[in-house]
Amino acid sequence: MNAIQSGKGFVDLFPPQSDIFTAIEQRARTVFARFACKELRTPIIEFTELFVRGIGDDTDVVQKEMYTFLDRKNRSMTLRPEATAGVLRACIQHKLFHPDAVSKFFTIGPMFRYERPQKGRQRQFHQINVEVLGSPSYLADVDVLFMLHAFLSEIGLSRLVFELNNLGCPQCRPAFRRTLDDYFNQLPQTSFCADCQRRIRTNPLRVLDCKVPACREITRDAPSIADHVCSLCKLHFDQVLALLDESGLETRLNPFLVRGLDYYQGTTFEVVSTDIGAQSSVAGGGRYDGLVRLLGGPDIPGIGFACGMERLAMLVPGNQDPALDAFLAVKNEQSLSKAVILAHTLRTSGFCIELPFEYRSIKSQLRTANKLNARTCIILDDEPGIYPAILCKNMVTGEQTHCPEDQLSQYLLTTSRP
RNA sequence: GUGGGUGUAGCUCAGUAGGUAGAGCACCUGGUUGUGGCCCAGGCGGCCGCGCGUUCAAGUCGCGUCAUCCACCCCA
Repeated sequence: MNAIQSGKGFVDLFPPQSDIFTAIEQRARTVFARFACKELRTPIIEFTELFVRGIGDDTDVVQKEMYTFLDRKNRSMTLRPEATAGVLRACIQHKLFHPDAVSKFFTIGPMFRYERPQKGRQRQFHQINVEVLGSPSYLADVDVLFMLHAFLSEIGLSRLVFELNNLGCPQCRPAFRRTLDDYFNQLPQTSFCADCQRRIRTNPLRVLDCKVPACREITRDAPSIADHVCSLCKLHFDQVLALLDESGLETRLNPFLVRGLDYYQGTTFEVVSTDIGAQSSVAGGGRYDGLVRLLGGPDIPGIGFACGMERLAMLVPGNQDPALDAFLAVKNEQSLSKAVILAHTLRTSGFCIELPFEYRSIKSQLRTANKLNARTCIILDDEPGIYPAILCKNMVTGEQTHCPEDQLSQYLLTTSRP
């Protein structure tokens, strides 16, 4: 029989990597709680239509990256490629919007995109998502950025760059798009790199982001989006920038910051790192004021972000295995069953205990205790005539003392805990 | 979807002009140490990704295939 492997781009998480993920999730929950942001858990499978409508029919995600299949009743279902659409669907379906209040939700879980794997990119990956619904105010933009910043700081990441851009609204963006088209089309096609000749048609904003020197030369004088947004958009964004500046949160304007999901507008942002390869963005998000309505809900504005857990995990330092309170060793095979019961008792009292299931030499058991970083080794010796039968060895100092069974908890508390 | 790199013990990798395989770490056992950590000795463990071809003979050459990594694209 040949063994079955996991699918391409689907990875198994082992310790200590899995511990890092758990730690990141815990931090997220505590930080978001301070912002009165509540956790939401939505299905990972939704009707395909939800994503087509939400993300945009002609985006790369919808066009070529979705895990879509027919269920047993021939309905088109899709493994979620992002979280926002599902969260909004849930809010609309259950009428979670309060007319005059702001709702804040976060979700943590797996997302799926059919892409070629590379560093920082898998087919199943995990995101922490925040959605703030109900306020058009620039204060919401700033507060969301604060939330993201607080979370990233909490997990120990400080050397990150916050990039901001203003994408404009449905009123002013088309005009800029036309201006940009006109600018590019007046230039000879051959002056662009091969990729950009294609981008001009598919996604002109991306041309501005091209790294090829020749293209950079051209785009230096290209129209900037900042000069083409309407006065309302400009005011909103300026207020965001002013408040961020006042708060001391450092940001960098990136007029070339483009997001690949259609629903973004107005304030958009990305957090990038130079330490994790080509897929450098660890978090991204922005405002999506028309989206709730587009999905069949009331006309409610929203703003949110997503963090890629795998990319965060590459940046946070791994922490050590938590030490064992005690390893339970036995001097003869007969004591093994007594050891299991004693271990259970001690664990019930809250201690972390490990013990062998097969008998081995005491030397071997102590080696294991040492390897597991046990603070204490409790040695059971039930040999008739020997009393007392329990020995506690401090694995740091090497000291060894007899200890009556009913005083073990006390011993572990006073001696073993740092 | 398009490039390029890599596939030899659980892990990281060596492997010389083609002659059926090695190291370090890990694991197990033993010695020394009051019973662990250091050190020493031994042991377990390899259809050399898979298939076909060239050859008396292939881990080593050729073709194909699969997997994986990195990059493009795109995004978290």
